[in-house]
Amino acid sequence: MAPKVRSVPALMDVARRAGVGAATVSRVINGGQNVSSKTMAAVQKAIEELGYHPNQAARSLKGARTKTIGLIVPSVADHFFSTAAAAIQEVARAHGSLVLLAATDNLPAREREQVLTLIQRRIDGLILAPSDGADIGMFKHAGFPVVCLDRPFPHHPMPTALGDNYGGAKAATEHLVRNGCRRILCMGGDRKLFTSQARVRGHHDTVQAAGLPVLAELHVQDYFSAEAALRRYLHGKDRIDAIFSIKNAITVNAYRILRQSNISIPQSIALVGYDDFELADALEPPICVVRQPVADIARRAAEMLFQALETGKVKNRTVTLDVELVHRGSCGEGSGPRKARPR
Amino acid sequence: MAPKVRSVPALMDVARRAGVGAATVSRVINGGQNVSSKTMAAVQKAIEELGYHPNQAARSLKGARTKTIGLIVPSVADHFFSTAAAAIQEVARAHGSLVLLAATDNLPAREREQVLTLIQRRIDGLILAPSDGADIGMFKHAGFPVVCLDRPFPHHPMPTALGDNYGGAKAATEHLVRNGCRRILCMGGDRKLFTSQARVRGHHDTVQAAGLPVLAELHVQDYFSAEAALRRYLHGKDRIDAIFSIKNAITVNAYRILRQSNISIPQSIALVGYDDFELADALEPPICVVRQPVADIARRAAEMLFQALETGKVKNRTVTLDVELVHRGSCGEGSGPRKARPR
DNA sequence: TTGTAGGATGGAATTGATTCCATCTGCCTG
DNA sequence: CAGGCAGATGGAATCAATTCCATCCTACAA
Repeated sequence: MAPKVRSVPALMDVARRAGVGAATVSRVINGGQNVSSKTMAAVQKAIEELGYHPNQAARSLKGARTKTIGLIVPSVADHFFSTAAAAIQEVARAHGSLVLLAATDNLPAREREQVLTLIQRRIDGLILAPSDGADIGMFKHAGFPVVCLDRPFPHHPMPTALGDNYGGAKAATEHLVRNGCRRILCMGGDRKLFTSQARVRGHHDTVQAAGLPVLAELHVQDYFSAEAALRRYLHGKDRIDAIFSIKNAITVNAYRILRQSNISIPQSIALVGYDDFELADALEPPICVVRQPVADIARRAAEMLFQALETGKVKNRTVTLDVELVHRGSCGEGSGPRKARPR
Repeated sequence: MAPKVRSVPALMDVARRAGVGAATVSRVINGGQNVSSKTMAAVQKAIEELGYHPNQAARSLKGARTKTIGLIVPSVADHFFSTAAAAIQEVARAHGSLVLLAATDNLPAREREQVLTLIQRRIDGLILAPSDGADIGMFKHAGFPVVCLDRPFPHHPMPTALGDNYGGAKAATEHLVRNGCRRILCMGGDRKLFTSQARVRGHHDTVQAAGLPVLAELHVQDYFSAEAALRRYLHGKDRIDAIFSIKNAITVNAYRILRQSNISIPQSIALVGYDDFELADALEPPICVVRQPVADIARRAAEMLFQALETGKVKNRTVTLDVELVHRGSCGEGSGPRKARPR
């Protein structure tokens, strides 16, 4: 009979080759306490020769930890979440852990499916950007801590790290008001999203506090729907003098539409967006935005998770990080208080 | 003695509660062949009541598959790789697998470290964007197939999916030449990167074939070094009439510098970049770029991997996907063949 | 009525590492 | 020189699943 092809060597193979017991090999792998230097060398030689790598599956079967955390986000390609993923991956690496990546497309069903898959993987912990329909029930037998990223978990306290959406929207709106804008249109995307809601609230409250008219926010998805919807605000009696866009893709589209319609920024309409983007400062004019410390937010989330893992205690703390209003000129800065412009 | 707190129920717990053997529970979990519907129902009830989820670690200890693939990229936050990661994650999900994410920052040492970690995880396969110093030795006892993404593995045949870098650079340069450019500066980043080299070659060959002077390519890292280095090419006897930027970040910086120096695009200097970016069409003027089908490239890589997993055969095939030159006007299109401009 | 095919089921080995516990060997101390 | 102590080591149980194999039972055909 042909000798069995052992594709991957196991600990026992190392033990036999080195002429020692399994326990000794295990000791060598794990730092080598109470192992003579001679044995140590022999075992390491055998490990080298066989090309042995301990099987993590077997390890985590016995030990408690899998050294793996999960990361569930709506979209991996999204700039916010890929930046966050990079930061989280880095923190995980520093803690000797790996990251299992999963995407939901904001679908609660997909989210649930991914959570259940990760439960089977016995991950040590999870970082989750919950969908608005997230259901606490899926964690009933999870057995690991969860930290929320960018959004709180709906209807349930949970450790969370996010940016100050309300404050950011407030700052952006105040900036517009300070520069003389009186009729500000808030353009949003999905109104079910927590971040959208918080930003809209911050905007509304500020407009109201300034005694300005509160315009219903405009919800659009793509360029074309935005263009169609925005048209009536560009001229005539409904004409606005500023746009506060609560989301990146919309800011960019608003900019395109204004340019296309030959409406000058900020002279005719001021524009401020939420979330910074690569070329915001290279546009004509450069666009003011609320910048979120994305990597910091993600790092905080990851640190909260690993802290929970190390202490065994979960603190339902919400860490809200300050955002920064970046002045670039698209709101009429530097030209003194804005005067009412002729229509 | 207090009853032991069983944090997570195991298969045996389900078996006991349902009053059946372990093997039966296993059968139920795995599709339920040869299980009476009565037993089936009882087991499922027990599973439900206990909130049981099979332990993937134990599963993959016995079975061959971990249902996990690795993805190692230089940077997770990078637009190219996060888009690729999203596509790969999606293909993996369709195959019932999860993705373990790791980053190298283009450091061979880090790359090696991540590979070894993934070997311990007994991943089924790996998708890797190898660093230029990648060492085939680290896979000696890996025991899983590897597919390269975006770059071939240095000095070793390996299944690979990437864009046609040479062809893309050729198309971009030909476009410039067609539009009358005669002195084209190629701006690059890291000259060790395979993609950079291929693009530079494509550019050089095309310039030479057109009988134009071959300018030494300019290697820069950030905005300031680019500005300093570029200055001498903007005026005087070294003056160029076109820039071919082989990398996104550099394209953007070149655009900024030209604008800042009041050099009109494309009248004074034409500009074409490699890799499309979100606002390329919103700049003044919109910028021509070579667009890579990023998601397709990644999908192909993932599909090659899963095919290897299913058939057990690894084909060392290199899949080169066509890239697309996007005309936007930054190269003087539509104004007919370019004439020599007065200096 | 009986033989048997085949579905249903459980027992027990297996997988790879960890870890408790027992044993053994030197060497130091009284 | 004896008692011990500490370090070194191996045996075997354990973790949670899968799976081979044996057994049992029932229904159907001869």
